[in-house]
Amino acid sequence: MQSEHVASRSADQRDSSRESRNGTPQLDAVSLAIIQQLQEDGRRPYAAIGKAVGLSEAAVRQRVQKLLDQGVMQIVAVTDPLTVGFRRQAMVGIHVEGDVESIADTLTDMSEVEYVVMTAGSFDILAEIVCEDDDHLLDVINKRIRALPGVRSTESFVYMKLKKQTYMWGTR
Amino acid sequence: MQSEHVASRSADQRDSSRESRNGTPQLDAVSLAIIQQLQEDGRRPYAAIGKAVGLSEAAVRQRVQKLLDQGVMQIVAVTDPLTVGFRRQAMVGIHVEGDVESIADTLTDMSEVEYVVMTAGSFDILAEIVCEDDDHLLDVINKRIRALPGVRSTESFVYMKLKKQTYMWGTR
DNA sequence: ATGAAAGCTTGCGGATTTCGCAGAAGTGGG
DNA sequence: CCCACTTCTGCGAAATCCGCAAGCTTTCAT
Repeated sequence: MQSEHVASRSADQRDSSRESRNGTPQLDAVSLAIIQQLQEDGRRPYAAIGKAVGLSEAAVRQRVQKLLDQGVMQIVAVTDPLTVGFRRQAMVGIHVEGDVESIADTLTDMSEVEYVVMTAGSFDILAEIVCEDDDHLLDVINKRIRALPGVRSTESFVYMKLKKQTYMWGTR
Repeated sequence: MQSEHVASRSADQRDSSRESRNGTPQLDAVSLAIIQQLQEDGRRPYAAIGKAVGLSEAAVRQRVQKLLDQGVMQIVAVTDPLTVGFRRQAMVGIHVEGDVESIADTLTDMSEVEYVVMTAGSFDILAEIVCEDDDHLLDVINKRIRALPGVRSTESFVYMKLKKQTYMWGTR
């Protein structure tokens, strides 16, 4: 065998999950490296990941499981919605009066809403909508979003062409 | 490359990948079901998928490989950027004069740009930026995007809180 | 009709991976 | 020091992955 990287590994980067103040787990360098590996290929074997990050297969397995359990990451198939039958997408900018977060929560519960973010720009909320056709999209925007109490106005940006969609955070 | 291919397509049910007019492969119900399985768990074994969609393990394996090769889907780990050290994100709306698509292509080549879409709204392009800190974000927006010839003006929406991020198209 | 091309199935081994568990090692508190 | 806790490692057993081959059916073109 080889002992190429027998680190004494003192406690500076050993902590794989400490709770930070806002509840999101703090990730050490090794977990980040694992995530990076899985961002390149979500099915990469644990042994290969272990070799890349300097850990045993079992250790990688435990870390990955924990990251999944904690909700830090998820390993999923992603596609261009257009190729799977969703022909209409739009980003909707929303002006809210009153409690922004409760509106955001309501949007989150809608299955057609793929993405919700509260922003500091001229919109209070940006929400991405994925629908099957124009009627569906129109229905969601006009009947369900604009009808919410607290929604002052909306502006829609219908998608014409998706140019890029990456999941390589940390890979650069 | 192709001559006049006046096909009288009769059976479009069984065909797992025919080229449609815009080059995107056409997916049948079985491939959609496979994608759906992998959207729930990107590491689900082929045999389990086969049982769920009514195909043999080998057939699922072939289909998945083809879907990956074709770029229809990718199996990756996705995270909340905030938990992996990217503290500043923003959506940038861009007004373009001239060739919109070439601007979009340029944005696509930037590593900080996570998402690029051409829209039919008041913005010509929406681009999502992922940065490590404020300086980085400012630099990308002001020095690199607004400096592009053809970019008339931009409007930024800095993310305050990500509320939802799903990859479950077809799962509903 | 005949043949080529795709796609699926079944079956098969061997290589690889996953999985659970026991033990070792490092950490922190009392 | 000792104990509780966590993490890592090593190791068998089970499951999965992977390539391949033969046979079948459907579709499409000659």
